[in-house]
Amino acid sequence: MAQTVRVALPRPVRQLFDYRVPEGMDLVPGQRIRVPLGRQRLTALVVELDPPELPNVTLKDVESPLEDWPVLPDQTRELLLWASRYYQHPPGECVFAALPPALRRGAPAELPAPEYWYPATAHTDDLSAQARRQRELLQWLIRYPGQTISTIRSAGFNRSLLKALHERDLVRMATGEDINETAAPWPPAPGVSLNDAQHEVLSSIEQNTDAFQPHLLFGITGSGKTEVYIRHLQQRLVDDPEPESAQALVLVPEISLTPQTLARFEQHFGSRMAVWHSALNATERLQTWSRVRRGEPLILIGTRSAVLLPFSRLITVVVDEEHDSSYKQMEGFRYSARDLAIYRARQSGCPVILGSATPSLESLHNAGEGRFRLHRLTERAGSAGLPETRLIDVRSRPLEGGLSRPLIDQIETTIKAEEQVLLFINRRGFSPVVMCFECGTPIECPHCDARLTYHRFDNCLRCHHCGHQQALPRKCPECGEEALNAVGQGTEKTETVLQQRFPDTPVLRIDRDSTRRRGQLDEMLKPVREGQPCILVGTQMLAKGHDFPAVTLAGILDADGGLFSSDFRGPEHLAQLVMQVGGRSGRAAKTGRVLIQTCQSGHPMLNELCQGDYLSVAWKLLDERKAADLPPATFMTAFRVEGPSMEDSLTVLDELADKVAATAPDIPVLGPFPAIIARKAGRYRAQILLQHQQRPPLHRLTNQLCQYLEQKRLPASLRWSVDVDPQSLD
DNA sequence: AGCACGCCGACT
DNA sequence: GTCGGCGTGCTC
Ligand SMILES: [Zn+2]
Ligand SMILES: [Zn+2]
Repeated sequence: MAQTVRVALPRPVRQLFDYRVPEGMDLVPGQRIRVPLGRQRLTALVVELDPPELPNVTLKDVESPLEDWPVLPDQTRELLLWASRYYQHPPGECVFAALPPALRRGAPAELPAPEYWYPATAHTDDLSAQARRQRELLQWLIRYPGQTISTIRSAGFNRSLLKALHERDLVRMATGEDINETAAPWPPAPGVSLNDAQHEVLSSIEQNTDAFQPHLLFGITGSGKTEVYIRHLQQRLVDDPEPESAQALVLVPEISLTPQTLARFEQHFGSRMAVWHSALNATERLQTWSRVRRGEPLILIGTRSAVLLPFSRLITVVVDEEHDSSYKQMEGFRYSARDLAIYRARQSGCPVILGSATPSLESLHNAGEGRFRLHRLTERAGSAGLPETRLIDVRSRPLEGGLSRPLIDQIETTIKAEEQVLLFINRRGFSPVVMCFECGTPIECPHCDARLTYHRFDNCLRCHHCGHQQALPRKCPECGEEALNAVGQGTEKTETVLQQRFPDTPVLRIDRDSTRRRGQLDEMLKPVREGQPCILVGTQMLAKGHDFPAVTLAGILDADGGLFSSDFRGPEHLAQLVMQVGGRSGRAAKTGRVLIQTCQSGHPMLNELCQGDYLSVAWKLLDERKAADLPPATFMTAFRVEGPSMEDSLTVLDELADKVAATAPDIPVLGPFPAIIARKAGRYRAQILLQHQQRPPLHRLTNQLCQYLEQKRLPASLRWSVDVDPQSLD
């Protein structure tokens, strides 16, 4: 029996706390306990028994255990503590992020098992002709057995219909404990049929499934990655000696976890499927969490935070659209669900499949280094041919709302043919580079060959490499014309210009705000689905997850913003956008066209992109990153500060930069610089970037700086944060 | 994050 | 005199 315990507390402090265990109390790691802290009483989670003694600290007593079993299994707890160290986030916040809010507050973890409903008959003949809704519900349950009351409700039925069927003994209920017998279909439903390429990939993955092995599945849009995932999951279940305790995790981006996606998996795995996403209510969250914790043999499909669920025995992990930015948490505990998924697979000694039509350079780098195995699916099922992708050179062309004459003409032709148009603009603060629209030259730093970044905040150009700062020149240093302008300007007017030019065609602006509420986006996209001619204007986000079969023309208004972005991932994201757009438009009989506006029509990457070969473009971009010592060839950490004035924010970061220069002179510091969107909600934001070839020294330095900042206690008006492996540098 | 302690201004 | 503002510091 332990004398003392080390615990995580739900407090934003980068440390753990120790307590004395009273006589006769038996504690295990992962258990929740009640402890005193100062004058408060808190729910804590045990992370270590009998830790090394702390000098000069008198320990307080543990008050009481909340249950006599660990709410977090060993593997999940280890994952969270590792992530806490890796991402330099307070351990208590990481650990408690993995508990449903009710359990964080200390609610009992014993839960009534959820109730699952099954048909008690194979047909609907016994129902009277009048009972139309009951019949529909019964038919639905026959097709999708094993539903809970909440899934029944979300399918549009209600409790009284269910009760009526129950009274006639046409349906029956089972609790979680019986799930193994009732889990349908088992053995798995007849497999999806695979083509030769899919078979080859599958058998190559199956060669070595008893050990940890990451697989990168490069599959162009429409090549059937999902079928491979499904067959792989079936195979893993069939091969497992104990399928009744086997769990699997499928991560998907926020936007693509639709009822259709779920239905597709349910077709094959029935009630083994469970869902996890941000729209679940507290009860659903707690129930699903508990099912996972109880070790039910689930295949869990979910978004980012699903990777933190308390799985006890994972037999495989899938990360779909692995390049998707929504896998990285952008505030608080800034973890990458993709990277944690790989860590989990390593813990579980199982395979992990990362799939994408446009793999991240991080994953390609891992494949290139032999850490991931690369598989390809390059055949597009179905009839639609590859889209035709062309560049429009907009040098010395007048732009109207960011639109060139040739693009407007093409839009007109498309609308007249009763087809749809998709236009991509860059998001706010995306392209802070100043370029000459006469000769296409971006303004470069006089001291290095880096491009200067335009900061609207003070109307200055800065070099993020050497710190050089200058005013905006009047004339182009290259050709002398007064044609300098920030790239991507005028896109606020795109919508208005289009509306004036095409008054009879709906122009739909889709942005972050319009997706905020679920369903609202669906409503807006109604004319799109119905296939009536319309023009959609939106950011990169539009290219994710949605298929637009009636769209035959896609336009990228400002490729230069991506090419010359201050974020070194700009070109990668541009290449992904072009491929995703091409893959999603013109699915049906019509072949789509993609038009890219640029001042760099001779740019090798853009031209190669038009050939549709993502991998070959991506390998070249990766070489450029290596040559420039940028991730994934090196490692990066960002420190950000926000405060009531830019001066205050920069001062803190200056101090931090000095500290780096003093303690780790071999680690280069970029910045401090005002953030591209320098002012947000009346607060001024700035950042520095630290970079190094090796992770351990950078990690040590990051850790020192965090400790320094934490014990320094900045005034409450200043807030700082650290971002390990930052994914967006704006 | 809480929550106390502490040290100055305007209220009964 | 003392109620209460929130700046600073600590929590095993
Ligand atoms: Zn420079
Ligand atoms: Zn010029």
